[in-house]
Amino acid sequence: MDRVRRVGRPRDGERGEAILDATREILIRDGYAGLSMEKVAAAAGVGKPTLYRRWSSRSALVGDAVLRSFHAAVPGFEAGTGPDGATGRLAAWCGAYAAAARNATHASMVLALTAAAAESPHDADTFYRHHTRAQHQVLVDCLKAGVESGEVRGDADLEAVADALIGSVLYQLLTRTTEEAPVRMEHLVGLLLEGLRP
Amino acid sequence: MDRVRRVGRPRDGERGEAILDATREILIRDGYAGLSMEKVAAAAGVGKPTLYRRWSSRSALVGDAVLRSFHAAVPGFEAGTGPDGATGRLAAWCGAYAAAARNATHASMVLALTAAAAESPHDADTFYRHHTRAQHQVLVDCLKAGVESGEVRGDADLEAVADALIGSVLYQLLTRTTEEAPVRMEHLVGLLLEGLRP
Amino acid sequence: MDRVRRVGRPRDGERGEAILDATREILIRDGYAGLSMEKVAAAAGVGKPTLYRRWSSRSALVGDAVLRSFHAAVPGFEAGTGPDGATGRLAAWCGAYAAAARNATHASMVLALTAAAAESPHDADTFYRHHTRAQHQVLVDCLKAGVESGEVRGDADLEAVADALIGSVLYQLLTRTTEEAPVRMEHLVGLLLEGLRP
Amino acid sequence: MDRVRRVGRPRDGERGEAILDATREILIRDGYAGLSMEKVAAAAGVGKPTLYRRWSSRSALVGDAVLRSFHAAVPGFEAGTGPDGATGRLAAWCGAYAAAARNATHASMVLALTAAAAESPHDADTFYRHHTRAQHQVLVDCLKAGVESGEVRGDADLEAVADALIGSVLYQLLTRTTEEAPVRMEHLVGLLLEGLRP
DNA sequence: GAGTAACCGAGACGGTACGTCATGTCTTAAT
DNA sequence: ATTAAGACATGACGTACCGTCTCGGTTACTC
Repeated sequence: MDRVRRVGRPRDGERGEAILDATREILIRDGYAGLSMEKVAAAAGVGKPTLYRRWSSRSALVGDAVLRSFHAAVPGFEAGTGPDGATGRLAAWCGAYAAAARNATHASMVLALTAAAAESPHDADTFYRHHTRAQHQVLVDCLKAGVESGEVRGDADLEAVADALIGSVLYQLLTRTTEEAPVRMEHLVGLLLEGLRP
Repeated sequence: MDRVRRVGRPRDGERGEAILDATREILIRDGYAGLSMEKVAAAAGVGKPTLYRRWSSRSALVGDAVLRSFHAAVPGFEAGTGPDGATGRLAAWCGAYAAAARNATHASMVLALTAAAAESPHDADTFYRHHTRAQHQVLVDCLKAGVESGEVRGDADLEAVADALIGSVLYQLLTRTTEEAPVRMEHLVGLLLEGLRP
Repeated sequence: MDRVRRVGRPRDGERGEAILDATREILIRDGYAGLSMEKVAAAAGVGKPTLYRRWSSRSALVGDAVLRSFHAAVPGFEAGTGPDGATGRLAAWCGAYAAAARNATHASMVLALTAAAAESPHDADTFYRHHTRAQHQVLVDCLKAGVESGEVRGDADLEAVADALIGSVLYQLLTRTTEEAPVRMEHLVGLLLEGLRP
Repeated sequence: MDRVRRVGRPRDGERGEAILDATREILIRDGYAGLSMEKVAAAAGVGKPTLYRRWSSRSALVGDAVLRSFHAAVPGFEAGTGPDGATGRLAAWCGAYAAAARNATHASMVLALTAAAAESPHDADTFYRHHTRAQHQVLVDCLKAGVESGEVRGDADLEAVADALIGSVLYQLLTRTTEEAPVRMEHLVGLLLEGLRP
């Protein structure tokens, strides 16, 4: 049996939720630069050691808080859901993503995640392997389905397309207020699918 | 004359260079998170007030240091230089950009700039208006030349293409060590130009 | 049976000894300032609640640990043991005390007890009533015997003499490394007995 | 010239006074155990680094605060002041000292100094060499004058007498509330001078 | 030349936050 | 009921930087 002998008082799961909620709240209000472990602890009604017992650093905490809320908000397309066809599915995904980026709350989250990743390459790698890669994969899977249905040609670098789509949203978010982002993303998807036609 | 009446000792231009050099050095060694105004002052042999007299914040200093070195390194294509044709020029630009991203020094710089932008949306806006936009414009101009030469169709959203190209490099840099970035960028340019064909 | 009905697991007497031993060991190694309940619990292989169930505070634990070892080490003169005469007995006691103070282990103990007493006047009072007073009394009893044997005059304040002898050792211990303490104590005893002569 | 070239902003002398005053105030109110660097900084309206810039530890700060106020309060007998004769001078000194010990404020100070010394033997040594030794010397000088005037015999260990007098007060202070201390000290001085008679 | 005003380095200042440690209490599973 | 383990809120630790300020001193314009 691989059951671990658990001694001592077990961790209180509610603390974790309270901490993540407080983290998101502060991120929205003050941004990544304005978030300190001290503020999070105070807002969550929790001691600092409880924070450090569960997350090793500010960037790890922020990454976890942001990516968990993303997982809940953008679960990806289950097979058989969403529009049919690679074109439609990609456009839907990008539209949703771009719309989310226009939402101030989500934009704060993405900026915070970007700051955390840019500040700590080590944590960035963890984020990517555990979380971001899954989003990336949703796009690649859409495109693979497009290859099978004959919408997309088979010799294309689908990874490169996914990078371009995600990177485009990220870049717009970092540099400009992105009112026209959804329209622009639609254009981009159109262009890329044109180029991908068999 | 509208010249401003300047009294007192003028600023020493060499201090500025020493400070920017020290900033870049620390950025490469310790990253954005490991850069403090104190360290910069000590490394540049300069007092803290001299720093604050010239740059209002850490992110402003870092942005200035990074973008000045970019201006020196990637001056953009002057008319009549570089390869002919939109295809060739874009591919050359992206190849150079992707290669730069593989260089550890340049990668540090881009990460630092990204961290500064993500941390301080206000400074991010300044960076974009004063500096980044120029890079963006180089790509758009390439594409416009392509429109005139008939390589690119006239109704395309060229801004969206530029965003996708720059964003793709940025995203790869933030999430993964990017050995295959140049190849991937070449594919991406190919795809987009295919989609942009009149 | 009239045995008291004790429910639940009874206390393990060996724990107490292990805790007191660990306390003394840490006191010798790290001093009073370096002793924490956490360290004691870890060194004794005991949980913190076990400590607090038995001693109410750090100073109470330290006082108990130190004074128990003193009781074992300096049991006082039983009637009919030790040298004869007030002079000899006092000199013997003071010599032993001063010699103990030169021993690094005992010195650590006295310093720890002093720190505990100075830090917590309340515990200090407990120490005195339960323990220290007994040592004091040994000296007073010596002197009283001296009064009866005619070595010491009857109208003297014997308490004051005991205070002076004990305080002298304590003061030397607190302020200086006390190589010459035994010789000095001998002189002091001589002087006081001279002054106490009927 | 041994004048030091002082660069940078000089220290503000008033801060030091404010810190020492706050230290004494907290010592009186909360005792040594209840004094934290954080409280002192807050009470003095000063940042913590300012504390650590000037005193290396809590015990160093407390020792300095207590001993400075002692220097101000008990300057010792200048030649030609105070009562005449070793007997009178010693009795006067001891009476003043014992009376001070009955004062709650002074008692707090002595207890704090004792706790600091017992906790940190290293600082204790500094205290003794810089400050306490001077008090000790006052007594020894009284006795030396007594030798010259013929009140005290020449072969006595005067250091031992001073230790006994100071130690006696200290011990009473640590172990008991000392209402009868002045009377007791008078007796003790009497006894010792009797023993010291040529 | 003599002012004088802005510059310069050094570094003290009041703060904020860091990440760690210890406090004393509480919870859980095991004895 | 007591135990060891260990999570918990609290709060202090000593350090690093923040951005501002105050020094003594320098430098280059203006009068």
